[in-house]
Amino acid sequence: MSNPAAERARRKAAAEHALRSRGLPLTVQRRRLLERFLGAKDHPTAEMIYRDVAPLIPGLSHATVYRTLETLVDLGLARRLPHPGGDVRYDPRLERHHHLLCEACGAVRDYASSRLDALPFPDVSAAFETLDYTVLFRGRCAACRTPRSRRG
Amino acid sequence: MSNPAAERARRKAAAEHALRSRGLPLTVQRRRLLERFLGAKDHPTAEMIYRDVAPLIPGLSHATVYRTLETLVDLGLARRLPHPGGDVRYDPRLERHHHLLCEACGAVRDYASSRLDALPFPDVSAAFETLDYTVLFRGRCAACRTPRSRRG
DNA sequence: CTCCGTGCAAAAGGTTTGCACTGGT
DNA sequence: ACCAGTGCAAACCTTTTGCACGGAG
Repeated sequence: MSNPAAERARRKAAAEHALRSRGLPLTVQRRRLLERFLGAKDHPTAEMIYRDVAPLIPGLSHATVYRTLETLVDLGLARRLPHPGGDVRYDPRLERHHHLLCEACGAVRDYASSRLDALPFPDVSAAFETLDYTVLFRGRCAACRTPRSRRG
Repeated sequence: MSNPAAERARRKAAAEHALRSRGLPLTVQRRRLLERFLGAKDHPTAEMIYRDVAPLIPGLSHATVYRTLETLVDLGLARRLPHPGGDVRYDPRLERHHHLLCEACGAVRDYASSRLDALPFPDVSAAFETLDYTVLFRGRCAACRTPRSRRG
């Protein structure tokens, strides 16, 4: 059930259906971007996606990548990831899950825990309508703890 | 113990001591910025702080605000707050606590819960050194749920 | 007196927008 | 054909940087 290729194909089909059902054209740009983004575990910025997709589409514009990612957020196919940095990161995973954030390099890794998935919602119902939550652990990843190849 | 004015004074004294003990001068700019920032509950951006402090200091430069905030982070007196937006938000509260994030307007409110303060650290010790964590609830604040005065 | 901080202005990113044109459907 | 998407370039916003001056210790 967690076959990565099958999972990616399923997500892509779902995304293409969501676009079509709203009358939004499936362009080459969107197809390539979906292939890069859906199933990604690197919580990419728009720029990271642009770098990876641009070689496949001559003349690709930054604006297209930014606009497409926001479209995916609007359609509920992606989410902006909470991150301490000054750029926007996107997460294709919609199910509840958690994150390990390296304070040295900014990398984000997913962390699964059924116990953390079962926390109570906040008891402030009138003041705030809670939709979901994520637990964010901050610390240092293995690469940044290693003296060699330190990054700052 | 939770007297806001006393708490703010205590934090300010601690911050001034931290600066002095490192040989960093306590300028007028830093004093005013600390008064605005320490004890703040609005998780401000650098620009928000600039707007509030600039009227008190003729000629204040944006650069000073950005540099001072990063200095506070380096000294461990402030933290960058995880946020889905494209700007950096700062949090003067260092103790473990949690947040309610409005997806409509981006506002962040603190949320205290002793139960949430006692979650287990992730079981990946070799791959990631965890220092702390925060639970981020996403949803809609009261203001953004009210039809009138909607903001987006 | 010695650093470090500050202001200024320019530069560097990251992100958004207006417009003419292309391309899905 | 129609309507949305795209590329391009400019604009915009946030953040960083180099340098000369001024102020804290």
